[in-house]
Amino acid sequence: MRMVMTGHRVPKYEQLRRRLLHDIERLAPHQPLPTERDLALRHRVSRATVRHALEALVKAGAVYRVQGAGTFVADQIISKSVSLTSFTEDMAGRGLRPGTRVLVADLIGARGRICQELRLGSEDEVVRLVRLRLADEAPMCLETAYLPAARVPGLLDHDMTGSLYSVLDTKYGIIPVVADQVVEALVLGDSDAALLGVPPGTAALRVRRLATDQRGVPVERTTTLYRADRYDIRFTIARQRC
Amino acid sequence: MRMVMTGHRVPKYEQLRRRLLHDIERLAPHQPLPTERDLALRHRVSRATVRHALEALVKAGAVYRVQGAGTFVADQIISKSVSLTSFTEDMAGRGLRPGTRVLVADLIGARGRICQELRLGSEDEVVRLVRLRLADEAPMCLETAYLPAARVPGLLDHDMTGSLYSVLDTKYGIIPVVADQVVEALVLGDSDAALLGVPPGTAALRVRRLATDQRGVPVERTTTLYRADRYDIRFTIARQRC
DNA sequence: TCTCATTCTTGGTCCGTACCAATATTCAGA
DNA sequence: TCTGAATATTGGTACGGACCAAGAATGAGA
Repeated sequence: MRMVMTGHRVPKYEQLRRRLLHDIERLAPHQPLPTERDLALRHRVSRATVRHALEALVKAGAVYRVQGAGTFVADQIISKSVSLTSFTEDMAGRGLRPGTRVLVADLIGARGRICQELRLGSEDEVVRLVRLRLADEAPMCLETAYLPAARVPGLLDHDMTGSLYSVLDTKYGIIPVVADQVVEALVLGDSDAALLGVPPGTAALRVRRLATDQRGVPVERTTTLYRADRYDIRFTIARQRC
Repeated sequence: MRMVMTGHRVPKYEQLRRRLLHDIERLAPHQPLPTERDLALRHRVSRATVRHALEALVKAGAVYRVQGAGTFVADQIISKSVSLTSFTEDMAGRGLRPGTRVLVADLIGARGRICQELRLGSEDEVVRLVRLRLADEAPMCLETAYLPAARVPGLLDHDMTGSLYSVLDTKYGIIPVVADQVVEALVLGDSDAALLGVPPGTAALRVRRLATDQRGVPVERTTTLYRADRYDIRFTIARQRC
């Protein structure tokens, strides 16, 4: 018996980060935070811990630092990088009620690109899952997911109308942590348009995603077709040094 | 006279990062790196410095760490987050030769959304720059950029067929560091299609970008219409903790 | 041979100190 | 009053030490 029981001890720098984020919210942009040495004294921690907390805030885009001058509240806390989320989480974030109609749920042989991207042999099988995802009752996107059957035995016995990621986590301990995405635009064909409830010839966003676990092992290959009139992708990018 | 003369002293952790990245390239995925204490001894630095270097590599997706086990080479070094780049840099990265046809370059009054997003008053003026960008001689996208005229006096006197970001940097000391982007799909109208050299009714990617400098002050508002048959957007996303 | 508790290894957190580099401030001199 | 050098402040880098927590390896016992 292996108890996970993650004690979830919260480190000091994380506690400090939250407190600072809370303080920041009632500060105007470009206003200076206390100096690092100040914060260390005030919160009874070392300067290293303060820097650790601030680094997280800088990464999140909440503050910016200027050497010799100080640390300041950033202009726009709104800016958030896209994170790897399930459709269910994504819709919740947009304030929409998610729904699902399962169109296909079966086991097939791995072939071609799918086989290659999931690093499977030609003998291996994959779970195929085609679902029409709804937002506030109306079609939002058409999702086709492939997963290595060996890693998710009995997946199709579970309820597939909810969050796939939730099932992967609770039933199999699989947590996708990173994903490569390719975003394209295309014009919908007749059948896809019909399923999505829009006229043929309408535009759509196609997102191809290959999600992997912490080890870098592929766990999910999904292609999603979003209605262009209902969906967009927002993210913040930064200039790369070097 | 204020000499910038950035001595560009390279910190130890940065030197170490480069050396490690070099070593990693000849290692297979999932192979372990030496332990942090090992690396510290071997390179005659403190463990803190080693961790600083490794953190950068983790952030770049080159390695991953497992507490209690070690640090390992990540599976796919290819995966790179999209970074804020100019069209010129973007095309260079894809191995294409960039070109430009300037369609409009003028000074107009700020109005509506542009005015609001660039945080300008209704009296202020903006530089408008509409350019057809080519890749290997063929149209790739249609770019419409707006910049606060006050921050870039005499911009239109410069050559606008090259990289705008390069001019901003060298002539005005402006370096956009972060940008919020919104990506949508749409069907091209007749005039845009004609400019891009594709049949009307074709799909396109529309990217709206608001770029800001380090202070969080907006410096550039651009809408770009990409040919869907020649362009896609690739990026890596990670699961957000908390 | 297998299981499970123990021990070891490894990354994660935290402290205190010291000095460097860029910016802001002060103040003497023109 | 203004200019420019000297000084103080602030974030950036670096060290060394200590202990914690999670995974890996070991070894005793069933």
